[in-house]
Amino acid sequence: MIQSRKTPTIQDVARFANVSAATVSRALSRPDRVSEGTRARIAEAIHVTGYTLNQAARSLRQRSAHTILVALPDIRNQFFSSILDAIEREATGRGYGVLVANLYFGHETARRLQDYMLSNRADGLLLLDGSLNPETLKAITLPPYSVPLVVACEEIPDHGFHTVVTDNAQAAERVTRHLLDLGHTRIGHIMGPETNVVARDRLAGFQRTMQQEGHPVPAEWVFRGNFEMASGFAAAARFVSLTERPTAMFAANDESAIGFLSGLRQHGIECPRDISVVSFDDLSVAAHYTPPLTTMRQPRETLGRLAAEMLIDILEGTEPQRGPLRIVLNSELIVRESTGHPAPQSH
Amino acid sequence: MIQSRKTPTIQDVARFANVSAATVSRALSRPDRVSEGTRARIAEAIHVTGYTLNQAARSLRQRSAHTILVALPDIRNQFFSSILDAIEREATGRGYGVLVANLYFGHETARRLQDYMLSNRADGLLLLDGSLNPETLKAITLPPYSVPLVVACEEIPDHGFHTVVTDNAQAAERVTRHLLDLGHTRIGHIMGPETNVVARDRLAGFQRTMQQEGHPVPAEWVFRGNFEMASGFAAAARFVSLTERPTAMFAANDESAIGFLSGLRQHGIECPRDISVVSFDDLSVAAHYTPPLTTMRQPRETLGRLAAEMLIDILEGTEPQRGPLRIVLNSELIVRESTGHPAPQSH
DNA sequence: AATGGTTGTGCAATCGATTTCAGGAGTTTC
DNA sequence: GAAACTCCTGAAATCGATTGCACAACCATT
Repeated sequence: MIQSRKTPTIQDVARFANVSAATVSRALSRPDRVSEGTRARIAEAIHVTGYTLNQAARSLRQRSAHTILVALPDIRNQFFSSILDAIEREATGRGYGVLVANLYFGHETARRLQDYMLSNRADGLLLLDGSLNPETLKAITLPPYSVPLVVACEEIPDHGFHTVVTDNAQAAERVTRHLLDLGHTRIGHIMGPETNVVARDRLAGFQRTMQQEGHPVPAEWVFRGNFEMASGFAAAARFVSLTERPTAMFAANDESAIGFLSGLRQHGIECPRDISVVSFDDLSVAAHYTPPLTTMRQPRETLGRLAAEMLIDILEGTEPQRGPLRIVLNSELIVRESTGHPAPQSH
Repeated sequence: MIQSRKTPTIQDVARFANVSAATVSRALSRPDRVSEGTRARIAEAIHVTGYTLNQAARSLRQRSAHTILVALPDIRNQFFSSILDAIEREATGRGYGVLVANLYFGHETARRLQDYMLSNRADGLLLLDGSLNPETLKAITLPPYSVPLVVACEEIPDHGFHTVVTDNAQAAERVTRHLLDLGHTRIGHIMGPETNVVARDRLAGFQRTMQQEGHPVPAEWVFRGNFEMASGFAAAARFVSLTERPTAMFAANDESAIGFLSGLRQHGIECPRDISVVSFDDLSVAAHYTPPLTTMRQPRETLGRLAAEMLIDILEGTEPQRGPLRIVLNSELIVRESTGHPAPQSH
């Protein structure tokens, strides 16, 4: 068979260039340690043989896969996928591969991540999900495992992991003040999942602000939700059955706002005529929804990029950090048409 | 240092269980080749030592990374990310890792993919982008490289790659007939990128059907686009400047339909009152847009799952296939409120 | 001319699992 | 009771790159 040409190894290159494999390896990793002449011969040899590095061999020897693992709760969600996009760009730019793991609810997650990390497939873990058991995470980040970990998006409080997040409570406060400034005092909320830190922070920031401003929020104006459109849609049904209704709603994210608005529309309630709605994320559809949504834009690209940067810095860092790194980014309120002054006749 | 405990290797397990490393390896890969008793001792030893397999070592020896590479044009797009989700599930279920590579326009793509594949990081390539140079692809799929490749979503015609696709031309025909059946005869189109096979197929299916039914489409009713909302939005501006307007539009995907509708709204044109719009994909927002969109649902999950299945089957298959595999899936028209009969006064 | 330093290169060990080959123990067949 | 089999196991080679150590060649210093 002619096809029995194996893929060329570093040995083949060495033979061709009349040097040892060691020299080829050095020519690739630290060209300055090799003389001009041999470097040129090796370059030529690599070109002729069509050599490409065998990553498995390198990983085995160097005990590092030049790969990071990104674990996220739902890759279908544009919020996460655009962060993943930014991570991928940064990682690729620095020569790292990106493995993805989707963490469907609970599904023996910790075990899976542990296997991944401990099997030398990935050098570090970038976690976009705050719902994992902190103790399990703690276990794999400490010796003897010492898995490098950066938590992004969703904080895991009080455990000293490296993090890149936005200040959700503060952003929620700004969202709330935006509604208050427009003249709303009766404001409700559509929650994210109760177990989710981000959702809790947004709710907390909202409630605290309303309290401070003398408009404590009745419990029946706070609707359960899970960040999905269906939950916003369901909230609309409960909304219309209220005897006394808020004039504005703060939805935990764009998706639940969209579901909510589409539900309201079935009951003839129009936004912003009858109600104002503000949410979080500024997904691409937000600007083109009917009405265009007022929303808190999270710096998704920056967040992903910085998180990847941080993790790779840690991986390549010579000295260990003192204390956990922590970056808090600011969100930006994008005012569009879904918020306005409360309708005068309402109430 | 106490922490000098290395991560345990198969040797450690072997020592602990009083067998050789070979036996441990066999116990893991083919338990039936090992006696009941030793199997139990080894299981115990693995548990006690906390052993996890070193994938790099295995990959080196087996010349396979148990990983596939998914290359896609834009991971932020829900259309692709939900396919990726399905791929990830299938791959994980079969013990494969998933590397992602985002192919920003052109960006020395071929070279990057080649490096990836030839460096033993991944065993096979799952390509969700039909815009790559077929010759380059051909080169890496043939000996001596012989990279296993499955092309999904976007076909690369006439090159004999394994594919999983939907029949876009036929689906476009059904979409068109839906509008015709409602009584529309003046129908326009918002195109996807002209270089994109899928976009071309949809346009072709549309034009052919209109032709057949005796309503050839004037050139000025076919708007350029690129699958993004902004391009739909821009199309709306050109639409309103037409002296004679279509009563219905077929948008190449949901995003461009959404952009288009949001553009029209600024000019006081309402859907479905003044115009019908139908599109492709059934993204999650389609059901909750205002109005809810009539759209051709692509079986994204199935497509992703089957593509991953096909690739992994090929990777694990003992005998080579005769001829390329090819799966064509059907799409399903979801009729919602964005399409209706043409307004009588229009014209 | 002897010493010390720098540079460039090769040898050989190493990373951790898999797999071929061989052989011992036990069982069946004629 | 020998031959043929099966079953289980271990020794050792192997995958392909990296890297510590050794050393030769060359230069500079005294």
